[in-house]
Amino acid sequence: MATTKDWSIQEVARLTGTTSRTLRHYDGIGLLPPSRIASNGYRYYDADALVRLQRILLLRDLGLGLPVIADVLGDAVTQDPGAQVSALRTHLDWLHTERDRLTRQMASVGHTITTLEEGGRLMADTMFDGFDHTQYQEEVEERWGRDAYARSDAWWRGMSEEERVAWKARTAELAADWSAAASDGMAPESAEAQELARRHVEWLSGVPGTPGAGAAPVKEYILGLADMYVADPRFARNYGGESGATFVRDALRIYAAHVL
Amino acid sequence: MATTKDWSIQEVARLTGTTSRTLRHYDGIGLLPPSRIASNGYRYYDADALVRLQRILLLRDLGLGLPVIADVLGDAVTQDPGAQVSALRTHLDWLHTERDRLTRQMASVGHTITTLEEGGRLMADTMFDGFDHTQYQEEVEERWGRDAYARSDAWWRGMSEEERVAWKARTAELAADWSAAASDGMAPESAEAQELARRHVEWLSGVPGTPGAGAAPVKEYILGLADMYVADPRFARNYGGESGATFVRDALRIYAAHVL
DNA sequence: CTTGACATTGACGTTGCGTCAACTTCTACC
DNA sequence: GGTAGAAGTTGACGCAACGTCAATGTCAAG
Repeated sequence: MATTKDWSIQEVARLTGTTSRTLRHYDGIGLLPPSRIASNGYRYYDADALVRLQRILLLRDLGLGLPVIADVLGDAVTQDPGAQVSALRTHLDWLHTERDRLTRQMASVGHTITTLEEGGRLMADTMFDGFDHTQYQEEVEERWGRDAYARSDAWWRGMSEEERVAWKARTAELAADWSAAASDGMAPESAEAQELARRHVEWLSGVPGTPGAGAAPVKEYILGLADMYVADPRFARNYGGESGATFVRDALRIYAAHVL
Repeated sequence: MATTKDWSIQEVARLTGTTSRTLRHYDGIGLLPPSRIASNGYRYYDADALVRLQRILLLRDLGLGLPVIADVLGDAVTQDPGAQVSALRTHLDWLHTERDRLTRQMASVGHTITTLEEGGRLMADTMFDGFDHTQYQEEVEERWGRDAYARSDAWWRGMSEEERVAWKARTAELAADWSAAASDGMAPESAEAQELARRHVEWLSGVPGTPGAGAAPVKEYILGLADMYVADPRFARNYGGESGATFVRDALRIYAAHVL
C-alpha cells in the first residue's frame, strides 16, 4: 500500500541539481548507496535516499568535505545531532583561519602591486631579486633619500653580465653561509658569526647608493636592514627563513654595537 | 675568474626553506631547470637559478598557481613587468571573490549552528530533511506561534515507519513533478501548473501545525512559504534550484490569488 | 671497503568530481 | 520484430602541488 516510488539516477540528478556522475561517486565512496539496484545494475533512489542526499548537499554547500559529511551523517543509523554541531563549529574555525589567510594575502598582493607600479620599469629586473639590495626601495628612499635608489640602479645597470654573475654568486654565497651558520646553531656573538657580519657589511659597502658606500655603511642603516630581514619574508627567505634571519639580525646588532 | 659557484639540490632546499622534491617538481614541469646537471644526473643550481627561485617562491606565497607563475616569469628571457602587475591584479580579484565566498559560507554555517542548537534534539531528524516543513521552524514560529512547530513535530513522531515512508514518497513525488514541470518550461498560469499548486496546498494542509490545518491553509502562509522557497537554497534545491523554485512561487501566487 | 648520508627516477595518494571511451539497455517508432 | 536514439553502466585519465614510500646508485669519510 505504501507508495514506495523511486527515481532513476538522472531524475534524481535533475531534481537536486547535481549530476549522475556525482551520485555514482557518492555511491562509490559509500556515502550514498542507492536504495535499490535493478537486476541490470541500474541505480534507483527512494524518498529516504533523497532525504539523505539533501543533507549531504546542504553540508557540502557549507564547505564540508565528503569524509567529514560521511562522518557526521553516520551510517544512516548513527544520528548524533551533537556531532553535527561540533563538526560545524570546527569547520567554522577553519573558515575563519582561511579567510584571515586570504586577507593577509590580499594585503601582500596589493603591496606588491603598488611597489611594482611605483618602481615601474626601473624595478622590473631588480625587484624580486632576492639579492639586490634595491629590493627595499621604499624603505631606502624613505630613510636615505630618493636618489639612493637611482644610484644603485645605475650601478647595477652599468655592470657587465660577467660582473653581475659574479656579484650574484658572491651574494648568494654570503646568504648560504648565513643559513648554514644559523642551522648549525651557532651563537650570534661567536667569532664565526661576527666574521660573517663583517663580510656582510663589507658586501653592503660595495653597493653605491648605500649610505656611506665605499667606506663603512652607517650604523643605523645596518640596524634598520637587520630588522627588515626579520620582518619581511622576502628577505627572511634569503637567510633560511625567519629563524635564520633572526640570527643574522642578532649577529649584525652585536657587530654594529662593537665595531661601528 | 667569475666565481660561478653553485649548490646542490639539498643546499638550495635548506637555503630557501623548501624541499628537494619541490625543486625536482619545478624541474619536471619546466618551471625551474637546474643550471647544471652533472654527469651522474645530479642537479646543481647557480645564483641565477636562485634568483629565479626567489621570484617563484614569492609569487607562490602570494597564492598564484605554478602555471601562472611560469607564465608571468616567462622563459627566463621574456621579462615583461606589465604582465606581472596585470597577473597580480587578476589574482587580487580572485582573492576578493574567494574571501567573499568564505564570508557567506561562514554566515551560513553560523546560522545552521544556531538553528540546530535552538531546535536541539527535536530538530535532529527533521532538520535538513528537505521534505518536512518543520525545516522552517524559525520562520514558522515567528509568524504563526511557537506551538505550531511543536504540534507538527508531535504529529511526525506519532507516525509509524510505514506512514513516514509513504509521506516522504508523496512529498518527493510532488517536488519531482514541480521540478519536471519547471524544466519543461511550463507556464505558471497553465492548468497543469495550477493543478500542481492545488496538490501543493492540499499536501500542506495534511501537516498539523500548518495554519488552518485540516482546512485550507491561510493565504498569507502560502505566500510566505512561496517566497522562502526562492530565497532559501535549502528549499530551492527541492524544486530544481532557484529557477525551479521561482516557477513554484509564481504558480502558488497565482493560485492563491484566484482560489484562496 | 664498508657505512651512512644524499642523490636519482618512478609511481601512488590526495579532493571531488568532469570528461571521454566502450559497451549495454530501455523506449519508441515503423 | 527490428532498429535508432536516449540513457544507463563500468573503468580510467586528468587536475594542483607536491608528500611519501620504494628501489637503487653515488659520494665522503673512517
